[in-house]
Amino acid sequence: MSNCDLCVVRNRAICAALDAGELQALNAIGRRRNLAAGESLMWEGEDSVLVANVVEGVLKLSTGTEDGREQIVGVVYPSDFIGRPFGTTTGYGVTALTDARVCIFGRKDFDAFAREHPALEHKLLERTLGELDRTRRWMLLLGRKSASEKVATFLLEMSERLMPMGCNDLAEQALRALVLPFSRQQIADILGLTIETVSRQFTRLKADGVIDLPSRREVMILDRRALQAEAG
Amino acid sequence: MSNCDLCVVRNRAICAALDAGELQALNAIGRRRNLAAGESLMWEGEDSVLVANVVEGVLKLSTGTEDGREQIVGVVYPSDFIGRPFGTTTGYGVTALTDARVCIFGRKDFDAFAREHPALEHKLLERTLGELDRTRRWMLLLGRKSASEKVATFLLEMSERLMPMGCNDLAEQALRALVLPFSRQQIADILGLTIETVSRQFTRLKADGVIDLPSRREVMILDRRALQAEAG
DNA sequence: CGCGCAATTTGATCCTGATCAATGCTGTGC
DNA sequence: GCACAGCATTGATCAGGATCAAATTGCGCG
Repeated sequence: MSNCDLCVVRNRAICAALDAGELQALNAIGRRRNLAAGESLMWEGEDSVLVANVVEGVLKLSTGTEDGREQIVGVVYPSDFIGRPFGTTTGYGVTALTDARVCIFGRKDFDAFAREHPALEHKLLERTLGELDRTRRWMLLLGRKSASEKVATFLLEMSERLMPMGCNDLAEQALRALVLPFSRQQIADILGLTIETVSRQFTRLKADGVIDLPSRREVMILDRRALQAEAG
Repeated sequence: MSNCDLCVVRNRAICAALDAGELQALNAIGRRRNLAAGESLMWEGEDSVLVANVVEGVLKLSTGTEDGREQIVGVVYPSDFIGRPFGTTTGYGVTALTDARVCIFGRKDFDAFAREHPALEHKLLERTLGELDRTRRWMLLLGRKSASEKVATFLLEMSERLMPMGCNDLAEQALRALVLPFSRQQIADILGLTIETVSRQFTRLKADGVIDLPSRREVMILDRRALQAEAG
């Protein structure tokens, strides 16, 4: 029996394009892997040997300069696809931010399988187009927004992305604290800021009564309207 | 007879995935359109009604904020694909920077055609993955690089992108002046800087003997090594 | 050829966010 | 319950790039 039958992302990941038999064939060339928070799955500039689906957890995609500056270029969640199919090198590192579970494939095996399953390639195309749109929108933030706009935009984006699915109850949303999977440094690396600037913006938003900060990793949005105004 | 037989991008655009008969079918649902420099093909936030291939010319993809700040999120050249297939809205405006010729399709027509031609979807997937890689690399520049690093990186990127193809002769490259398809303001919008900062960086590089500026739109790279060092 | 406009360059000043430095908090292991 | 390590906050100062303001250049056009 294939693991896939029980897989929580079976119907949301690109695997949703496949029927039971095809899924079994894909399963045969892949395997599960657990990652501890902080562990890396691939490194920037490395040959593209693996691709993967995220089953559980949150991972970052990041690039850096020689002298150690880092920019997080993407964050992936369960059902998202990782890696560079049909290419020789991986342009960014992939590191788990929380403990994570992924379903990995040899890149060449996956390429060959995908080329024989157009429905799978189609799902991957839709996902990639969506990711490109999201990434381009983020460029406006990096290139043109001020620190306060960046932080406000970030919090709003997080409140959408981290909402456990099926939880669309607004009252509940209002009460729930976001639990960020990021340290302050990582938030800075997402926004193109320093840790100090991020910290100061958080403190200011709290003082203004826009958010509350119950603990280091939690944020409660008290005044969404104000955040939206500040996000520009 | 189909226009496509004479098309200069026939073998480089996604059309290369199709045989003569398929190409004729695709041609039947598309048409050529000429754009004058400055003319827009689509607008940010608009319904996704069109997609297109670039036949000739250079176009920018851009987003902006309410208050008029702009960020160029992509630049497309002949054989590149434009627009958002399989989606409802276009996330950015598309505007010709030079006079241009494009081959446009109704988005829904194109979607339907693509779904029936996996080889075309595959080409589109490869192109989209490549574009995503390029875009992510640009995020490092926007988020983490200084003005001088940004300008140096830009000039190097341009010297690669604008090289007419088949012209790999290094001696010739060294002598040739790049003719930028961008105004200073557009360069600023690509790099997330102001026009004044871009101008000052250009002036400084010229004073340092790294580049020469024969005219407003031309740049000669005199010391590629120095530029590479500065690009970080 | 010279006029007029827009793009670019140059200059002076300001301000946001970076940097440097110190202090405070929190969760962990003993 | 306490000490320690790693994060995070807070404070003081600095600097890179933005902003505001002029001068200059180049170019299309009569």
